[in-house]
Amino acid sequence: MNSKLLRGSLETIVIKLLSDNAEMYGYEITQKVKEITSGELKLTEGALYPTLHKLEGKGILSVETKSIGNRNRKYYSLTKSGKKELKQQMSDMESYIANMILLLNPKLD
Amino acid sequence: MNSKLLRGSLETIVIKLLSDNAEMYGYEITQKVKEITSGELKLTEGALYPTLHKLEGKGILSVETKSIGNRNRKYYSLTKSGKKELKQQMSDMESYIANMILLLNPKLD
DNA sequence: TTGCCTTACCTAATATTCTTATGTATATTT
DNA sequence: AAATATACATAAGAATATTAGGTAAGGCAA
Repeated sequence: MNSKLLRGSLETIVIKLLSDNAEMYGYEITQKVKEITSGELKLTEGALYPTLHKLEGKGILSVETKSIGNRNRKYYSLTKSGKKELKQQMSDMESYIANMILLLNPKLD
Repeated sequence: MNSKLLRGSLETIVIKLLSDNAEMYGYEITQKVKEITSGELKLTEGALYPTLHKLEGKGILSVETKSIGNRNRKYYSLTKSGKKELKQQMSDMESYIANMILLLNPKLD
């Protein structure tokens, strides 16, 4: 169903969404991606949560746990170093897409 | 140097080049990619050759060994099944790029 | 003619990233 | 009451790539 679609861009997606939104929690990220892509792209939790932990460990994200009623959400936001990382990853993604367009000449509606 | 750039698209690149060229050998593919992307993208042989063997094993490519002087080249070409595979992979790549554009809003010159 | 770079193939060990399969627990809808 | 949605998490395995090696022939320059 989800055919080889993430291609190493999960980190970039997370960082970009957090640059647009100030703070988000994991589940919210999965829903946002589904919404933006009209359900075409679904993040698996098995990929997302380890990535969030990794980015936190690297100092790219910071976390704050909030209690909503009886539940806990972990809100992530971009650190200063995360904003630098965003620039780098966006630039990588842009040249990747540019190269794919050169090589594959795909139809982009 | 080569920052996370292939992203699962090596197969698609190989198949697309072979749909444009009728037959190519491995080393030629590495040079063609370097040429088209102005040196930005370099296929590593450790990735390319196993992929060629895998695609051959799946019946997507066929091989013919040719002797050039004292050397051997292995020329690959797309099979009928390979042409079907091309359509599928191009379609996957197109929706991947479309989704990345939606999610990341990248600058594409 | 020796040494270096290019051409041309290859594999093995390791790293990275993802899917699939679970598990826990609360909240909401049917 | 049961099923679905929300919300977090980890572990085993697959897929894909990098890095690092190896073999050998061809061409070119010192």
